[in-house]
Amino acid sequence: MRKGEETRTRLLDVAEAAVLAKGFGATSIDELIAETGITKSGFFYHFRDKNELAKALLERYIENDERIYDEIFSRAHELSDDPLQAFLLGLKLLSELLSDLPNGHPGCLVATMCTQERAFDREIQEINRQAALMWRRRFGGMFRDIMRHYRPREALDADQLADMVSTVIEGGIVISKALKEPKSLPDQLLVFRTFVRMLFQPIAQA
Amino acid sequence: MRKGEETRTRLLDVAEAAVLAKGFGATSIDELIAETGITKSGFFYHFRDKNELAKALLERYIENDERIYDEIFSRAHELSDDPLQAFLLGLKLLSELLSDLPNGHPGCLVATMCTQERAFDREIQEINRQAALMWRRRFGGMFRDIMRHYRPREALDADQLADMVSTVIEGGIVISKALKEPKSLPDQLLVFRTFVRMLFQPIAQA
DNA sequence: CCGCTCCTGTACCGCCGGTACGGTTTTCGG
DNA sequence: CCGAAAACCGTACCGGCGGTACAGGAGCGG
Repeated sequence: MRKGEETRTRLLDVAEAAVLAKGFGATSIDELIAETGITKSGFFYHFRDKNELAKALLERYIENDERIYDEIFSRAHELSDDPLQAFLLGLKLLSELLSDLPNGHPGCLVATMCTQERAFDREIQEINRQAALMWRRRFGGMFRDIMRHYRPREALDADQLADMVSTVIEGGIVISKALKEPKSLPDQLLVFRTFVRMLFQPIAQA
Repeated sequence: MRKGEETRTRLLDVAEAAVLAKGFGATSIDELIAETGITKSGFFYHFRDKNELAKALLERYIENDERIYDEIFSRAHELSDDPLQAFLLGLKLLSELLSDLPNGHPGCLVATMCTQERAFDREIQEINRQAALMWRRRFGGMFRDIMRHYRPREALDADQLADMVSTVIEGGIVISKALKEPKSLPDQLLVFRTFVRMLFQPIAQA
């Protein structure tokens, strides 16, 4: 029982790295079981088929993603009571965290699953959609909180601003990978941060 | 000669739609030749292997992409001599163009190739990188032009701003697909447009 | 009529995802 | 410590897919 979980986790670890590096289709089961030190029967004991592996992979990835966001932004809110300052600090912390990844961001499984790889079944698409909606709720809440304290220089929708966070991260990952410049992603986040700061900065009185 | 080109083009058309819909790995050669009305031998007459198909697909996609940007922004520069206004107009035109796609943006092959799908060979990765660099040059030039006429409210690097255009587009495509909301992508572009306008807006004198 | 482009047809290979199923070891609660 | 469930192993097999190897043919310009 305990052992089962452990093997499953190891399988998922190996699979996640391979999928992010080469894509889902290019990752063979034979390859995964070889590296995990398991047999094919063992694999199919844990996962009904490859699609279920994808599902488990995605769910675990999203969970971990949420955990990281929770940590960073709760940390930021500890450091500042002001919602705007806390958000800006969170972006900064996130950017720094991304800068410290030596080989750049390994890639987002949500993007992997939705941008590519077979017509994944409805279930996975729905998980993906829920993930994007969670991001929207998370950051949307922050922006609404900020808007209660600051008057934006331009009228912008809180949900659209929230989506912009996800957009910059997902797009930054793509551009960073295409350019082979790991620094691009954290840089893009900081540019976005500047935009947000500018948006809510009180207009200077002459 | 003429006939060969025509068949090749038809193959690429079919392949592009399939790849953007299901991913490269999930698109089988058998499927492509069935829809094109050609035999397997015929396919391998045009392309040495699947990787060469990917290369041709990508090159054609990027060419077309550049053509669209050329059209939109040359159009915008006809309508306004001011570099800032022309750029803002271009973003607006682009956003409208994206809004008019009934099923949303079909996906970007650059993202498809770099985010996923097998360890594509160096050649394809290099094509991808060049595409991203072209985008940077294109938009970077526009931002530098703008900066000669307008003083930005915050000091931001022109190349990073240029990358932000690509980032928002690529990220917007991902988020739009994940959310299954085609409108997200054009909306995100407009939010970015607002940021750019705000960045270069002269500070109002009280 | 030659030769080139642009294919068709057939046969075959190895990898991969997946199924089936019987057997074996490991683990843990009672 | 025992028994049952959990967690595998081994083997054999299937069809689909990417890819190879040729042999040959239709159509067309020179």
